[in-house]
Amino acid sequence: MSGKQRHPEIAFRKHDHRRCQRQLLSAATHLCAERKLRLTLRRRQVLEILLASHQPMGAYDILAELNRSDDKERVAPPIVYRALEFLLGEGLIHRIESRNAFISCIHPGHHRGAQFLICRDCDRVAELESNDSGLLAEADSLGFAVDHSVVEITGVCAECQKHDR
Amino acid sequence: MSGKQRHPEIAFRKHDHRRCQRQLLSAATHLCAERKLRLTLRRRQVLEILLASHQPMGAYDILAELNRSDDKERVAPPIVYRALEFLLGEGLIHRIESRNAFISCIHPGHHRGAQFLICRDCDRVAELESNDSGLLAEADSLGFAVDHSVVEITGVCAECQKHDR
DNA sequence: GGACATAGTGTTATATTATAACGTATCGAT
DNA sequence: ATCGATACGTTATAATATAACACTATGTCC
Ligand SMILES: [Zn+2]
Ligand SMILES: [Zn+2]
Ligand SMILES: [Zn+2]
Ligand SMILES: [Zn+2]
Repeated sequence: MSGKQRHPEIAFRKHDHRRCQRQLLSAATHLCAERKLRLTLRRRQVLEILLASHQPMGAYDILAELNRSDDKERVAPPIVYRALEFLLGEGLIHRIESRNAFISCIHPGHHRGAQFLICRDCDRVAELESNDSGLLAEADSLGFAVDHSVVEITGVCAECQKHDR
Repeated sequence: MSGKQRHPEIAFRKHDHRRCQRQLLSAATHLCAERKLRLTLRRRQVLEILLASHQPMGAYDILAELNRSDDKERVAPPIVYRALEFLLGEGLIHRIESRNAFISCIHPGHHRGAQFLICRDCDRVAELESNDSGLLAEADSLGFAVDHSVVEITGVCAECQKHDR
């Protein structure tokens, strides 16, 4: 894994995405090797489709992409959902609940506590890593044992604010 | 609206829910009157179904409840979704994105910034009112104009922790 | 009161998202 | 090679949500 720090707003900025993509796929490969998990053809294909952009994609968009190739091979929904389940479980992708969509994680393996800023104009999504400590403390004070947290902030990104009226 | 302060963990505690229900329906009625909005039959029915408990319900659960009565009247999905849309818009209910479900708001009219603790054992949901200030500040520092925030924490509530193994 | 505009409802059909169930293939270990 | 476990392929269907359009109630102007 390279030492390059990935800034949260990466999805909102121009960057060398080819490189970004390569790094993330390589990180996923190493992570699976370390954990003795199989990054099989379908899992890798789905991950690569998501890594092609920082956009969230619906399961059926991914399916369409898988089936786009001229080859005769046609794949059905369960294939995609199973691959997504695996990738989610290993922290390689995230699910955007408010969009029924999936997005590649920019900090693969960091399971906990991602937060998302979702632009409703351009649909880009920034993945943050704040620590929510206030909220988690409140949950704790109610004796609530936290498993998983979903934080999705919808709004308009800086760039879209310039363009819009 | 009565002066009684509604504690966030209300859904996790025994309380006089009959009273709770009456207060919330009355608050909704007044709020609609003030805003010159019509709390029509369907809207009120859907709200009442949600107010019957502090549980989140799926749109089709609500539909089934509407159609449960012995009467011949059968209602179709769009009726429910339209009522839900209205109630969401006025801040009388919330949508739990991670469950595709809807729940009555315990602070009707307070549009902004609800957070939810969702017990995966008993499915009860506590509505908090933390202020997320850290996260919102971070969004702001990225020039992101926040519209709406979804915060849903899944875990196990205090009571279910006792019962579970 | 009647004519009109608007908002809400009823109904049918269909789109979109997700999973159940079950048989087959592949992998890794003995 | 055999075996158990994991992943894949396939069919069917469940669960969630919306499009489209006709009809009805409500309020407003005259
Ligand atoms: Zn990139
Ligand atoms: Zn944008
Ligand atoms: Zn109550
Ligand atoms: Zn519980």
